[in-house]
Amino acid sequence: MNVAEELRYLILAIQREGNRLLAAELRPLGLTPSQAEVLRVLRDHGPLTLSALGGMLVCETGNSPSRLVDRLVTQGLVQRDTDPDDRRYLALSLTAEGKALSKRIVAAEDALHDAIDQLVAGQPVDETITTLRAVASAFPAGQALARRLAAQEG
Amino acid sequence: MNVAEELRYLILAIQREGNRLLAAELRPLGLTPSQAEVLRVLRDHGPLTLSALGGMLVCETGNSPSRLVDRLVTQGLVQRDTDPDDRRYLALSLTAEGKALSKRIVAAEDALHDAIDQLVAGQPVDETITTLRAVASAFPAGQALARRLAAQEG
DNA sequence: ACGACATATATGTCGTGTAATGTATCTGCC
DNA sequence: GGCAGATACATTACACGACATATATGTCGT
Repeated sequence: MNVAEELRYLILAIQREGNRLLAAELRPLGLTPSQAEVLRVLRDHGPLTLSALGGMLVCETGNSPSRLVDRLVTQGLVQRDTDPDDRRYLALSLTAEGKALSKRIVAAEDALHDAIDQLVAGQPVDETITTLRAVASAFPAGQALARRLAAQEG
Repeated sequence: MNVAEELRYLILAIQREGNRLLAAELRPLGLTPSQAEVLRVLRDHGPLTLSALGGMLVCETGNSPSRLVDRLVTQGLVQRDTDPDDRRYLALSLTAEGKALSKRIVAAEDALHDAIDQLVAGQPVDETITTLRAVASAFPAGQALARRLAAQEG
């Protein structure tokens, strides 16, 4: 097995297991990891159109996350308004309940992040991030992440 | 955004995009990445029971991949026999057609691996693999990978 | 005003990924 | 032998994730 193949499977394995851990943390909140990501993005980056939201999500790359948002609207966590000036656009924002839940999401994510910190303790983390950034930057999903980081600084 | 969180999103982004690329390479073969992994494992590690197969898959962690195997049997790529000594066990193996397809799977994977090699060229790849191995080894999916590597050497 | 085109979102379909539950088969104990 | 429990696999239910297609709305040229 060559380097690229091992990298591919390592990343697959880590992504799966990390997602399972996060899903377990989020289950008491009635949320999936993807739903939590939507709430986090809406909380941090204000009202967004559906496509702008999609551009900031790492999950659900390329698609309009209509159905993802649907479930959050049904749960009363996201408010979906139509832009009166151009009725094609949506204005997605958190409801009060959504804002309250996003605090608990941060706590759940922190639990996962603590676990990750433990696992990478003593490893060459900086070099790892450098490599992964180089790979991710070649793709839309990586650019979505960069977009979020940039918006966070500004 | 702290280190653990960026790592999490980088890995999510890379996994998604890598899967999309591989899916595109495999589409002409009428296979998904998960199905291709099953065929590769069966080709390399002989006849397996369903749970032994599951123990070597990085995709579909934790479950018995009944459905996954079902489709491959329907497509005539995998043969599913019952162990006569203990009728609970399956004996899964490739058909002639499955063996033929697995050659083309290797070619599709090589295309992805070449792309990965290009992307990580000049990056600290060894350190990256070290870190990712440390993380993966803590989980069943990572151990599945280790199992495959070990079986390949022996 | 009308129609061709473009854009934003919605919907249909397929194949996972995960957890929970159900069924068939074997093993051990009496 | 017969029953309790264990083991291997199957099935179900829900939510994605990706792709293709459809619908609604707006824009522009005429």
